Formats: sequence, structure tokens, C-alpha cells
Amino acid sequence: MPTSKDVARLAGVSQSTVSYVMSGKRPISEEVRQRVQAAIEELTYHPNAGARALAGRRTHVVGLVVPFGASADPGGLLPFIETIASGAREHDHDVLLVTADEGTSALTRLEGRRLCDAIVLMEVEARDERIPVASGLRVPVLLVGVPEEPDGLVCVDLDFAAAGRLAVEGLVERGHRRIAVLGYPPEAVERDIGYVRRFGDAALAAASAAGVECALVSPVAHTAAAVRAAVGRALETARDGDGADDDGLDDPGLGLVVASGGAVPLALTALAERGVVPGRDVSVVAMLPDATAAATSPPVSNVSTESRDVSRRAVQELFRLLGDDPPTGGGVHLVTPRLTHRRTTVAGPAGA
Amino acid sequence: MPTSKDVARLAGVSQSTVSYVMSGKRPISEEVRQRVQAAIEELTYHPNAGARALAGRRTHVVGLVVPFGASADPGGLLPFIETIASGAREHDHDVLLVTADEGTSALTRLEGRRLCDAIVLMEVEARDERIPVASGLRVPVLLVGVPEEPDGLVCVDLDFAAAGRLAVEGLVERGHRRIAVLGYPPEAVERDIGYVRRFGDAALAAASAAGVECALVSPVAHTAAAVRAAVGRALETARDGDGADDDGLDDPGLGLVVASGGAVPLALTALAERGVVPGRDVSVVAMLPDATAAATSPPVSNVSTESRDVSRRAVQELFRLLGDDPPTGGGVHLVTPRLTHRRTTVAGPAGA
DNA sequence: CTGAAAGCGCTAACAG
DNA sequence: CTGTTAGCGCTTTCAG
Repeated sequence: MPTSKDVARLAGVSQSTVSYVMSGKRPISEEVRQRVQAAIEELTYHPNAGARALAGRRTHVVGLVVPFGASADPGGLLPFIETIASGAREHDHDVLLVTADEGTSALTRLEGRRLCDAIVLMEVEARDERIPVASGLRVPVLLVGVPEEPDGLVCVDLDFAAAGRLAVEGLVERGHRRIAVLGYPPEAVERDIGYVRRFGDAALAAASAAGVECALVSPVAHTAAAVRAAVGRALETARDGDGADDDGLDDPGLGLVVASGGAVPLALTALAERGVVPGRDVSVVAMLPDATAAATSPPVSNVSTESRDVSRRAVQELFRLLGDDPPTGGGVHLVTPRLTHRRTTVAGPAGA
Repeated sequence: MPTSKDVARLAGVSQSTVSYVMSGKRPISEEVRQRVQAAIEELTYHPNAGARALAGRRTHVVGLVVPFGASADPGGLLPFIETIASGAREHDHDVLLVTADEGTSALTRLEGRRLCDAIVLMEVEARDERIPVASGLRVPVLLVGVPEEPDGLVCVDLDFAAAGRLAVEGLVERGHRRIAVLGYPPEAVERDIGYVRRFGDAALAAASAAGVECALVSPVAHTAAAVRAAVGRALETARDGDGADDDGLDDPGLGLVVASGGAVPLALTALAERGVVPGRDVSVVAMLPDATAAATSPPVSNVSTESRDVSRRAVQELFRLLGDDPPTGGGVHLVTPRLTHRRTTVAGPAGA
């Protein structure tokens, strides 16, 4: 296995020149650069990462702390990881994957052992015990998710308020006058106070702004029974004050927002059991990644969780943190979701 | 940031003693060990990974090459990655994540830069261009998936033949006399010749052993149209030779095996469109991870792809490769899947 | 059972 | 524009 010394010898230059050719940190004459490049190719030289990290005090690795274990994830995680990994490679960095179940010690280990130059912390909760630790580290940390106390850290997340608004407005546009929001499971309600509240509040606000009724059914556990009950309650609520079943020809029925992606299959099943057909009798809009939404049966209208966009943004901010200019600590970056109507929304009032 | 030198000074010993205390590669008197440990705690010392790798020629990192980009994965990837990551941590290793789109150069980079001590290559295809490269590396490589030419490498995979058999036998047990297998999408048929063939052949063999008819409908693209057509063909086939619709009270109808997890929602939709109810008119058994199967509507009976078991096995074999005893190159390790009946299989002939 | 010392392969001042 | 040199922090012989 060749070292930079071998390259230097073969090219007839000094070892440092080889280093500078690779890093571009110093002007090199075209002639020398050519010779060195040729030697590198010929020997298929690769710089030893450990040595490089030791001498240069940069590992060219970013640590990624992923929320495994707890993950009953409806599909957004993988694209996220993929995007971070490819993004890192584009900047000549690698990704070290650490699972969140290591807790706060993952952070001190990554920092203490000099395993990486920066850390991305995924699925940050509202009051996340890792935040205070993270903000005390010397390596920059990027949060995915917005905690209550960002503590000067940079955060990137989906704009959940916009998502709640979008879902409700989309249903109102299709003529729904009664809306119900199936909320998050109890665990999430306790853990993720941040986005849970932001989504719900924005949904309610949008409804009231549009002058339509909106019931928030929450929490809803991810069990068949709980979702069935919640769907029942939502449908009952909608029927109240409406008098009869089917008298208004223009009434598109209930507009149902499913805030937690994981509940979608259960909700669809619950509706089917009652003989209620989404896209005809009611509309269903769920919070889901596009790919997952398109793969349910029937494909469910969705407010995209855009993990791809969020992670692209995360990569961008990450390498700003690693860049030359001091990026002025802190800052919250929100990515706006999109609403896509699929088979579960009714056509709407104005013909369409 | 303290170094092992600082620890040594504080403990009143030499640097090498600190090293030996940490590695246990040399007997240390209890007294000295205590002092050193105390110093380590006090300074919250962490060994510098780069320096350790450089001097010790072990990185304590395993490279994981994941099949992103192409992945329309029905859920098995994440648990796999998670299991590898936790398993590695249990052996005091970290995981460096690399995406497969880097191709064969990912391997040479991991090896050349000394980024890891071993490599796990996921979703290996039958004739995978990375195999010859992998088998030429100095770092041990573990394949997940069985290529045609393992080239002396260790492979771990699900036993797809057993899976095909299991699916068919499960349906036969429930009284089905006519079975159809919805095969893999064209891409997979061309790419993954290995397990595609193994699954199909075993299914057909099991059917013929049981004396029941079995039609293999393949390839089936993952589009609504293609799956709809395939389901139609499967149902027609079953109706032939049966004469009428519903005369045999004991005839549990068609037994449908969906070999490719990604087609499941489409297949369920296609059945629903025809008014055919799984679990009553036909049975459906799909090849899916348990979690995914439980989350479809209705929950579909499945032959588990057991990515968790496969990855546990992979970790086990991986650290055998990294262990002290030379593990005698090569070897194929197959993990046996399980069949779980959910709501999409009929009750069966004998009451049940 | 413990210490001293020689690198591992690279980068980054210093010198020209 | 290029070469020389001193480490980065650890492991591991080689001596006790």
C-alpha cells in the first residue's frame, strides 16, 4: 500500500508537495502537478484517513445520529439518510452512522474520539436531553427538528404549521365545511410537543379563518381499536348539526386530516369497515412522504413530509457550518411542504 | 482535550501502560489499573480515533454499503442498518455508511484510505460487478445476498427457496387447490436472477409436490395497470377447470402469492376493484417484513423477509471475520423465513 | 509486571 | 513556487 512518500519519490518531489497538490492549499506549477497526478494514478494512491485526521485535525467525516429503535417510521428516514450521505460525498466527506439509543454519550464519544468534524442530530424532540450536551461541543451540531430551546444551534425542519394549514385549506377548497384532525399517538404527544402543537394549532387556525368547523381528535394511539374509535368520533361529529345523511347534494362530507402517517392504513381500514369511501363520501388528507402516500391503497392525498427537501437543506447548512466563514451561530430553517391530491379527496364543489 | 499522555502523567505511569490498560493486551497490576482508570474518568479521556487507527492499524469501523437510489424498498432496509449499527457498537466498532451509487470505487476508497476494517455489501445481485473487486481487497467483505460467483466471500441471505415453499405450503394447508404467484418486476428479473429464480422454482416445486396447480405470472411491473392485469390473469386461470363461480362450498378459491413486497398495495387495490375480498374469496400471502405486512389494509399474511434476523446473522459472521481465528474463507449462510397468517388468508377447510 | 522510544502517514509551519 | 522538518496521539517492540 503506497504512501505519499512513495508518490513523492516517484514524482521526484517532496512529500509536502504531494500533500499540497491534493489539497490545493498552495500554488503548484502545472508541470509538477502533472507529474504528481501521474504518480498518484500509477500507484493508485489513497491518503490514509487516520493519518490525515491526525495531522490535519479534520476527519472529513460527519456523524449522523439516527432515531432507530423507536422508529415506527412511515418512510421518511431512508431518503433522509441517503440524501445526507450523498451530499456529504459531494463535499468529499463520509458519514458515520450512530443510533440514537446511545443517547447523549454518542455525542461525547464522537467529539472525544475525534470521529467526525460535525454532527447531524435527527428527530430532535421539543425538550431533548441531547441539546444541552450538543451545544457544549466543540464540533458544530445541526439539528433536524426544532426544540424549544435551540440553545444557539442551527435547526432545519419541515414547516409543520404550514402543513397543518395546507391540509385544512386543501379540504376547504374542495368544499368541506366540517373537518376533523386525527392527531398524534400519545407517545408523540408527550415527546414531540414541538411539531405536534404547531401542526394542530395551525390546522385549527386555518379552519377558523375559513369559517369551517374543525375537531381535533387527539391523542390517537396507533392501534386498530383506537383509530377505529377516533374515526367513529370524527364521523359522528361531522354528522351533528347536519341533520340528515345525504340531503345536501353539494355536501362533500367530512374532511379528515390524518396528522400521523403511521395511522393512515388503520384509518383507511376503519373507514372501509363502515362502508365509507374516501374520495366519494369523505376526503382524507394525510401527512406522509409522497412515495408512501402513493403506495397506500387507495393512494391517499398527502401533505408531503419532504424528507428529501429537508435533508438537502440540512446538508447545505451543514457545510456552511464547516465552511470558512463563521456562520453566525443559531438559526431555524423551515422547509415548506406541498399538498398533493390523490384518490382520497372528493372532486370539489365547482365541478372541477 | 486530554491525551493519553495526560492520563499517564496524572496516574503516574507511562503512556504505554495507559494503552495497555485500555486494550487489555498485557497484564496490569490491579493497583495501577485503578489509578489509570481513575485518571481516565477524571479527565474524561477519549482515545483519538485517527491516532489509534494510524498506530494500531485497526480503525474499529466497519463500512456499510447500502443500496440507495434504486431502493423502492418495502421496509426491510432500515431495520437492517439499525441492527448492523447496534451490533457493531456492541463490538466497540462504528459504522461508516456509503451509498451503492458510488459503485465499485466505494470499495477501493474504503480500503485505500483505510477507512474501515471490514465491509458489508448489501443487496448483492446475482452477477454483481462489485464481487470481483471485493474479493480482491485486503479487508474482509461480507455479502448480504448470494451472487452466482461468491468468489470465496462470505454470504448471508434469506432462504428464498424456503420462502417460496412456505408460501405455497401455507396456502395448500388452507385448502387452496389453485395457486398463482405474482412474480417480480422486470428490473428485478434481470438484475437479481439469484433469488428471483430460487423463489419461483421452489414455489412451483412445492405446488407440484402437493399436487396443486400453480401459475407463475411474471414479470409484473410495479404499476397499477400491470398488477391489475396480472391479478386478472391469475383469477382467470383459477376459474378455468372450476366450471362455475361458487358451487363448491369447500373451494377456498385462488391462493395468491405476491413475491415482490412492493406490489402488495397495488394487488390489494386490484382485487378490491373486482370486488374480490382477500380472506374470504381468495387468500393472499406476500413476501414482506412483518411490520410492513401488519401495516397494510387489511393486514396481509406474509412470509417474513426477516431483515432483522438476516442482519443479526450478518453481524455475527462479520465479527467472526474480524476475530482472531482465521474463519476459513467463504460460506453461504441462509436464514429461514416464517409464515404468518393475517387477515388475508381464508380460514381453511377443516374448520380451523 | 512496567518504561522508553520508535514510528504509523500525513499536514503545516518554517525556510528558502 | 518548492523542500525540510517537526509533530499530530497512539501502539508496540525492545529492554528491563
